[in-house]
Amino acid sequence: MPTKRQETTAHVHSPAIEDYLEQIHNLIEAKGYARVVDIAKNLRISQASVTNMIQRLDAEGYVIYERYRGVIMTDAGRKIGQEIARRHEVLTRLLASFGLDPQTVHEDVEGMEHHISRQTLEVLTLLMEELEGNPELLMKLKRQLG
Amino acid sequence: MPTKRQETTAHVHSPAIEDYLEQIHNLIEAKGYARVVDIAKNLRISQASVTNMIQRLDAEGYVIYERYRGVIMTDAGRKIGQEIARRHEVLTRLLASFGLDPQTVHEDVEGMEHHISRQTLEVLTLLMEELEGNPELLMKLKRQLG
DNA sequence: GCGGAAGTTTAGCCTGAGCTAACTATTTTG
DNA sequence: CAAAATAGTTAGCTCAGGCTAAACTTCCGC
Ligand SMILES: [Mn+2]
Ligand SMILES: [Mn+2]
Ligand SMILES: [Mn+2]
Ligand SMILES: [Mn+2]
Repeated sequence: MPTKRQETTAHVHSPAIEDYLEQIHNLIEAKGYARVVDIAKNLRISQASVTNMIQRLDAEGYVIYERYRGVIMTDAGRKIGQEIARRHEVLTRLLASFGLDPQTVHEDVEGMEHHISRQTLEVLTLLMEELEGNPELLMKLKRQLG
Repeated sequence: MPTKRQETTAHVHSPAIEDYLEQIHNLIEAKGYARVVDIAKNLRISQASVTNMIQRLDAEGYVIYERYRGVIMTDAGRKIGQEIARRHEVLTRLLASFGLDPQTVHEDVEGMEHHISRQTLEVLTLLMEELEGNPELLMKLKRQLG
């Protein structure tokens, strides 16, 4: 029989760690590198706190870090960063399609993205796709939102 | 002109505080009283931690507490407890309708319930109601989940 | 190539929220 | 009604993840 697929042991990380890895991933995507000052700005925390966490992320194997130089991601780190970015995107598209205030969407998404299992992500992705492909349904619901 | 409706200053509490108030609320609903030992069991934390937090909740005006006796909720506390219980219920019904594993639903809901604005709650309530009233749509989506 | 600006790191501190161990109070039961 | 069982509290710890101030490194314009 085929070997039973190892159910990726959903090692769970703190919201803080996930936010850092998501942010580092986004910065590297967007500009090719991630600097302490930019991570700090985006997460709205002090540069000192960022340095501190980056050292932890290095020690735990999520990034490779050289003092005063940049940060790059290991495969493990990139995997998490991508995953959170994906959740962020799905949640944002779903909520934004209802016309909610972007600031509110962002706040909710920043929190919710850390508490979504793979199954729930699939459900939300499905809902998002349905609404994007079915404008009548979306309109009907938005009308009820009044 | 009518005085502008005060936009309930969404004072935000920690997930921990919200979990305690939700739990105390649920216990009082269900059995008429809330005891340290039951709160601890339901939240899976030590009794000592519960005692400690209850004292804080009293100091901050969410519950009234008498040593070795019970806890009752103030209006402020009950309001929060009810609110979280409501979010918990909506999220649970929405996710459960897709047939997700109850354990997974519970884990996701326990986290997500602390990060949902009033607007997002309205959207999710709407989605839940639509799916509950439109079994064909639900079936179609569930088939795609397969 | 030097000096100041910008960026980074270190040290030391704080708070929230958990824990265990030991003690105290209350309730139950023989 | 005494003592055992159960419930609740206190003291003292720990750890994550923030912060500021000060020191250090790098970069850039002159
Ligand atoms: Mn986030
Ligand atoms: Mn995010
Ligand atoms: Mn919760
Ligand atoms: Mn809950």
